[in-house]
Amino acid sequence: MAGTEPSIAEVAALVGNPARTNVLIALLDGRALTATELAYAAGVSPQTTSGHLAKLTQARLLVLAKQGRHAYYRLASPLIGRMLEGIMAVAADGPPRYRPRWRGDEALRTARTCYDHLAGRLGVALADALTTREHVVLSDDGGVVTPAGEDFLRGFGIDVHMLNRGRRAFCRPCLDWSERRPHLAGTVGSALANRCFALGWIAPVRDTRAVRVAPIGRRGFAATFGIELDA
Amino acid sequence: MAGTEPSIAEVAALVGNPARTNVLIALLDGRALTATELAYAAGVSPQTTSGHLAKLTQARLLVLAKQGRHAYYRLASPLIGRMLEGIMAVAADGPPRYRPRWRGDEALRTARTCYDHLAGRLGVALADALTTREHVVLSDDGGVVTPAGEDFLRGFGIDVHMLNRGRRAFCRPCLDWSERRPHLAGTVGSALANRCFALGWIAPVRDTRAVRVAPIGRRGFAATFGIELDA
DNA sequence: GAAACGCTTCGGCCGATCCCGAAGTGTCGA
DNA sequence: TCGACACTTCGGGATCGGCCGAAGCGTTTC
Repeated sequence: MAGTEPSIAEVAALVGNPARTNVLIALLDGRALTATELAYAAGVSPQTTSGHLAKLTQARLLVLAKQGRHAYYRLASPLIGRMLEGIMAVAADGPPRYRPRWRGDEALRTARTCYDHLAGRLGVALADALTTREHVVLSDDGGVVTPAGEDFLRGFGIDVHMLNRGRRAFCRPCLDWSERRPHLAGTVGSALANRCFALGWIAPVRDTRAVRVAPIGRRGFAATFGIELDA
Repeated sequence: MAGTEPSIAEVAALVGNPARTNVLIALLDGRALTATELAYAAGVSPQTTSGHLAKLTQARLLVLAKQGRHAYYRLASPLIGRMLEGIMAVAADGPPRYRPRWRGDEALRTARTCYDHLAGRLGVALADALTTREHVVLSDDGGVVTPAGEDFLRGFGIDVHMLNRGRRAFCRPCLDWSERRPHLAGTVGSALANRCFALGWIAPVRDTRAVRVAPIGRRGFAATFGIELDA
C-alpha cells in the first residue's frame, strides 16, 4: 500500500507460475528464444505461452524483438537473472549455485541453425571470413556478393546465379543472439549451410537446433575460410 | 519437471501474494514479530494471516518460536532477505536499492515495550546494568532479586515485596529479538517499566510499540543505571 | 475456576487465473 | 495469389487460492 510494495508481490506472482518459471529459466543465459521454443520449454501450448510472454513483457521482465515472423524474447536486464538466482537459492536451500547454463547450451553457442542458415560462433565466423575478404558486403539490412565472392563460392560448390532470385532476400545479415553480431542469412546463407551439410562438414544434433562440426569439417573450415574452431 | 524447478515456482508463488509479501517485508530486518503484529502488517485478518504464516513456515521461509501464548515468527535465513532484495530490485527497476529497514525501525531497536516490560537496546542495557551489579541474577528461564537489588529498587521507587507474587513469573529473562540478548521480564520487569513511565523518563510512541526516551530520562538512566543512550 | 487473550482450524463464498480449442493477423516462400 | 508458418487474440471451462466468520485450543491473569 506504500507505492512500491504491491509491485513486489506482482513480480513474485509473475515468477510464481511453473510455465513462466520455465520460460525465465530457459532465458537465464541471456540468449533470445522464439515464442515457439519457449512454449516447448514452458511445457504448455503456444497460445498459453503467448499470454505468459505478454505478461512478462508488460512487466518489463522480458523484452521482445520481432524479426520476420519470429518473436524473440530475452531477459530485460541482468537484474532478472540475479533475482532468479536468489529465488533458486532459497528453493534449493542446499546448493546456492544453480546451473548457470542449459544442457547443450555450449553446443548451441558453437554452431546451430537459424531457420535455414548457420548461426552461433560458426555462423558469425563464416560471415566474418566472407566480409573481411570482401566476398560479401553486408549493410544494415541487406548485402551483395562481390565478383570475387562469386568466384570463391563457385569454387566451394555454390553457383550464386543458380540461387532463386525471387521475393526472398538474396543476401542479408541476421543478428546472432548468442554472439550479438550478424551472421549470413538469405538464399546465400541458406546455400552455404546446405553445402556444408552436403559436404559432411556439419551434422544436425537430434531434437535441437545445434549442429555438430565433424573432424573433416573442422579441417575444411580452417582451410577454406580460415576459421579455427576450438575443441 | 526436473526435480528442483517446481519448487522455484512454489517459492515465488509464496512471495507473490500481497499479504505474505507484507509479512516478509516486515521481517526483513531480522526481528521476530508475533502473529498479531504480522496480521496488522499484512493488512488481513489474524485467521488469514495464520494460514499464510503456516505456509511460509512449512516452506522454510520462516521459523516459529513459541513463547507463552505468543508465536514469534522470523526469517529462516539471510537467504530469504537476499531473495527479497533481488525481487525488490526488479520491481523498483529504477532505484535498485530499497529501504533496508522500516520506517521507525531504528526507534523500535532503541527502545520499545515487549508486552508490559522494556525491550530494545534500552531493555537489554537495563538488564545488563542490574545483572553486572548483581542486583538481579538471571538463569535460563528464571531469576531472583538479590538483597542488594531490593535496596536498589526501593531507592528507585519499587518495593519488590509489594509486587504480586501470584502465578505470574516474578523475575525472568526474555529473549530480545532485535538485540538477540535477554532483557528483564516478569513482574519486576513490568514494575521497572511502569516506574520509568511514571517518572516521565520514557513515553509511548503513537501506534507503535516504540517508546521515546525523554531528556530527563536520558540523564536519569545515566545517573541511576550507568546507561548511556546514543542520540 | 473464570475470563481474557493469542493463535489456530474449519467451512464456505468468491474472484482470479491458468489452460486449451478455435479463429484472426501478419510474414514468408513458391 | 495461395498455402504454410509463427504468433496472437478470443472464448469458455475448470481449478485454485485468498479471505473472513465462527469455533476450538492453550496460556495468562485475576
